[in-house]
Amino acid sequence: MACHPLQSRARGDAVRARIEDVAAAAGVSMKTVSRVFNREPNVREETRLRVEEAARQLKYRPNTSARSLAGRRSYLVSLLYDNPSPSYIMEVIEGVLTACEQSHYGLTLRPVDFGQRGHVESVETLVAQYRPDGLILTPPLSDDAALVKRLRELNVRYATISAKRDNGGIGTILDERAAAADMMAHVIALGHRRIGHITGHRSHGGRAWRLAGYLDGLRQAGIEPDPDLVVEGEFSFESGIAGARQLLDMDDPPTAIFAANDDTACGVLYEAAARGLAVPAQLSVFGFDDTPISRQVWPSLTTVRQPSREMGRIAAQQLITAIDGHGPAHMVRVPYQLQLRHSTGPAPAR
Amino acid sequence: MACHPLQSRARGDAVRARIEDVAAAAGVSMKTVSRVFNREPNVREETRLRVEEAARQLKYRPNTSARSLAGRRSYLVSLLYDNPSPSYIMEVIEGVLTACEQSHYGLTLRPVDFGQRGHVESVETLVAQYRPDGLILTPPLSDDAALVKRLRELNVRYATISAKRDNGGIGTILDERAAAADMMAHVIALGHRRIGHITGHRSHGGRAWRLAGYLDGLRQAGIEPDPDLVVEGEFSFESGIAGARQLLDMDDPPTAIFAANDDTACGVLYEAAARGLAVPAQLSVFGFDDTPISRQVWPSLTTVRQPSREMGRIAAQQLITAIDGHGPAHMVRVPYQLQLRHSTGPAPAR
DNA sequence: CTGTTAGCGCCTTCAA
DNA sequence: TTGAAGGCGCTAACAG
Repeated sequence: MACHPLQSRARGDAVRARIEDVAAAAGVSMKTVSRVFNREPNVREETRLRVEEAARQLKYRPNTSARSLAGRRSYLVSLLYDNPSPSYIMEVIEGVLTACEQSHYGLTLRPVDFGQRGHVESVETLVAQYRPDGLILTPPLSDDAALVKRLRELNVRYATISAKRDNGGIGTILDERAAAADMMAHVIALGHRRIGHITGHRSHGGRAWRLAGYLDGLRQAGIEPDPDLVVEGEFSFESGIAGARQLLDMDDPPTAIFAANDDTACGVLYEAAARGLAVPAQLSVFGFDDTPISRQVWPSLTTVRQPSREMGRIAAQQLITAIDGHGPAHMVRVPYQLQLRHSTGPAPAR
Repeated sequence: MACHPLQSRARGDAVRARIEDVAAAAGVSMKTVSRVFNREPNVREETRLRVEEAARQLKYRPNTSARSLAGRRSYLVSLLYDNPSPSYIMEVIEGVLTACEQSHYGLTLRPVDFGQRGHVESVETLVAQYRPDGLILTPPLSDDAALVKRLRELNVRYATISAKRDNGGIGTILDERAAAADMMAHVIALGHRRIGHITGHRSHGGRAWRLAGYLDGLRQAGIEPDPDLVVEGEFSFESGIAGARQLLDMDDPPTAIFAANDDTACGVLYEAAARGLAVPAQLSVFGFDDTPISRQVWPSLTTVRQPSREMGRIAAQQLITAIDGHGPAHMVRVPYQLQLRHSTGPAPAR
């Protein structure tokens, strides 16, 4: 019995159907409609269909605020990031949004200044204000010990993307070490023996795995690693330029450079071009991540493809599964792929 | 009269104060607390202070869902985009977030498939579900007539970023035509006379202004535009390659190419490199937008800087001003800037 | 399998 | 300038 005739709620814009209206149209109670929409058990198939049809007719959309208030949960997931690269984050966002929409969850974004002093507190503020039902951490936040510790204390659920190790948490992870080693094997097969590496930032979990994979690759080929060929970087274009300078200025420079990510690799390409070094004829370069830029430079970049969108989608999915209690959630391992493009080639004759 | 003692709501984590608790602590009614928090008039200064003190003591944070439900507003702003470029969107997002946080508004994202059939309906769903108090449209959505028409009908407030024309709406806009003309003047001053243009996508408002600026630049220098020098593009890397091929294959190829955005310009650089054409010695290239990629290619790209972050911030600010009714909101014109880098140089001797 | 009842925490209306 | 009552649209807990 709608005690508030629809007309009274119209305000020039289209009238909004409520759960009550759907219930009336389908000849069931509000609760049954609620069950259908929340995929709860204990609804006869026939009833479900009737409700769904009525909802469609009335263009019913559950009101998020009311749901949150009554259900004591926000139906909100927060993505925390510290901008490693905008295109990476945008890809992750797309994946997360896909999962969120399927499960009728909303997404909020939270840029976090990892380096900054009050960064954990800023997350606490977010939690206090929006009460997200869960958080998704992207690198380097996935390995932020202080943050994770506090989230545990606050009893806030979270999923991680590309955390350093599979801590029994939930989210997605990729075997970066094996990927880097595979890529090394490929380049070594092209005849390269002196291969330089520009590392990632120290605070970033990826750094260690990529470096380890670099060393694995060399050792597996029986090549003794030369510490001089490993230079510090920080996942940035600028550090790629600096690293390339350092490596190329050596008396016995490498014939190939493994940059810890694509931005860094672009810096290497830049420096090579500035020196008139032909890539890949005189120098091979390869990166990691397969961000769009790797296809938009010349020569296009050989790199490791991470399925970032998929990783975002799966991480969100696992998180929501955990929140809703629909079965157990896991740390899902996703596959990588070598993208062989034009920046790598046979080692130059000596 | 808390009929539900605080303890019963605790669930391992900190207890949450309600407006009722604050009212009791301050010795006033709920409504008075509400007035203080919403900055409504009719509260004595002394009372306000008492309430604020009580709120601080109890660490009171208004419950967003309850506010939204009762107040029929969501304190939410939605950003609609169709991914022209991830880095562009991320910059806009950062600006929007800044403004939102200042005004205690939340942000939701909505990727929209502009080309797709049901795209307007997908926005309606968003509106029905989350009831955002306002929308922010980025290009090419800012010029989506069907969408804008529907929003008007639904009486949904929105701000536009870089709309084709200043329709008396609110948001931010930049004089792309003048910017393009200025850039042309710069290149013409370098001695170029035959300058090609690869346009943007037809559905995108920026296309027309940039093309107009290109023609303005030529005419102001007394150069008769050659229609063959204008080729169709679509703001993508691939269309830059295709456009460059078309232009460079001409009998009398241009000595400079104006690409309608940076991605397109990268395609031109790619094609030039593939042909062994030296940039800028043999060919000058320039783009538009100043996305990060323009600094990460070699040679770095001469382009027009749009203050995307600022545009996001201001658009959100204007929108929120309109929502809250705190004074009039406007269409704010922001300045552009020429970024002269290494992809442009003197015209080659004939 | 389905329905009823009683709020979730806040704002709106109207009275004081 | 302040307060009391009622309801926003939905779900939880319990009953059938």
